[in-house]
Amino acid sequence: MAKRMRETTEVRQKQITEAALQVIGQKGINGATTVEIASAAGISEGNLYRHFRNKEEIIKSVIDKIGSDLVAILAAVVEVSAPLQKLEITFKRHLKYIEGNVGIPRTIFSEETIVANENLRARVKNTILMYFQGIKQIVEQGQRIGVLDTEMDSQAITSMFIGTIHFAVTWWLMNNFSPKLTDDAEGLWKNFARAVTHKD
Amino acid sequence: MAKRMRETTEVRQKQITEAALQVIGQKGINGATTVEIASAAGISEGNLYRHFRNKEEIIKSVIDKIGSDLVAILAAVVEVSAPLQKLEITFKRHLKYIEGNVGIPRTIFSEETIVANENLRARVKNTILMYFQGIKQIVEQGQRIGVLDTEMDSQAITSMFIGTIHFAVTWWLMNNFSPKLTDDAEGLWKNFARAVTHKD
DNA sequence: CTCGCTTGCAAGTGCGCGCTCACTTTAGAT
DNA sequence: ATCTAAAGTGAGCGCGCACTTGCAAGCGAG
Repeated sequence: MAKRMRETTEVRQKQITEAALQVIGQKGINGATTVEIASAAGISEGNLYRHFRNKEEIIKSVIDKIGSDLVAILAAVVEVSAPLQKLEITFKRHLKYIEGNVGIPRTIFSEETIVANENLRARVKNTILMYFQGIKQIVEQGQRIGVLDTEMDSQAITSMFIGTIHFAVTWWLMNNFSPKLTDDAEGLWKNFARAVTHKD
Repeated sequence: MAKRMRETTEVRQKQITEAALQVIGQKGINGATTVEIASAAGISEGNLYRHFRNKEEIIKSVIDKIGSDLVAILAAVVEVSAPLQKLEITFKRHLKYIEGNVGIPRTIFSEETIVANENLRARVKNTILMYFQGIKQIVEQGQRIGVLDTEMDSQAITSMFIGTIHFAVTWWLMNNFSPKLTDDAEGLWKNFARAVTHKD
């Protein structure tokens, strides 16, 4: 055994959360057993329970991390003035972010997490809703200045935005991460932009 | 115990497949244990294994049932001449079909099924691909006669078609089936249609 | 230095899962 | 009526899981 390195709970929680996200990315939510997570975090299984009350708390922590990452993605474009460019940057950054963290879609869209556990589902729902509304605001801004089609429902455009990403990711996951997600980003974006920009 | 009703393997396989789909709809793939499936099918757990070699075969059977249902949905519109109307009917029927069979999205888009098991993933992938290409053909037909935007990639339009449905379903699942999925169908379709029809 | 609190670990414990097995019941063929 | 193959059963097995426990060791406060 390597030398014991004593760390504070705060540090360990962060390590465990990141380890969990990584394991979920590799093996799915089911594959993310407490043994696997502990091993990925470089600590013993028992030690997990010093820093988290149970596995559910670990998953909650993962969801919260994802939420704050998404907030950061949205926040990064507030300075950009053109709404369409905001959307483009967000679109591509979202795909890039997911490509680097496969665990994210596997957590957020895991039926298992969602169906089985009321608390986790509520958390995921809030995270998605928050992101959805962030996008929707940009869309409405775009409609106000006449760049985006004003005859379309902002809700519908937002659904299409996320839906397009969502399905692209799903397909990418199902094809063992090939081709690269970001390789498709440009084409996907161009087509989406054409679909929702003003037509008259 | 109720009276023992002896049935042929063929009948039982069908019953078990439908029971499995129903249980998955209620409790997710993880909740669909052999005990639950057997109970929903009204037979003993041991008897499951008279008709299927193992649980994986049951899930395979479920996937195949979904595949043939989707084929039926696509086949139902071959007689319709207008491509846009074909898409509209398929769109609405797809949502209606899912609303009546929650187990379908939970099977098809279950990360667990997909990640963990190579065979199942291949099967699901083929099913989605088959459906995708069915839609894509209609889209290309629509582009050929100039109803759908010819400057957009048919692949992208198809992705948007399925992505829109996919996300709507995901959101509906996360909100405990409210509001009714088919209530949104009209609005979703109208916006999608505006997005992809010809603009010049 | 040593006390006390927290971090760390290895070896459990109990439980639910997929699956098996020894045996019984059923129904059609002879 | 009798025989046989298949359908049906429920007890139970082994395994992997989340989680616990008893004890060792690090570290700051006095």
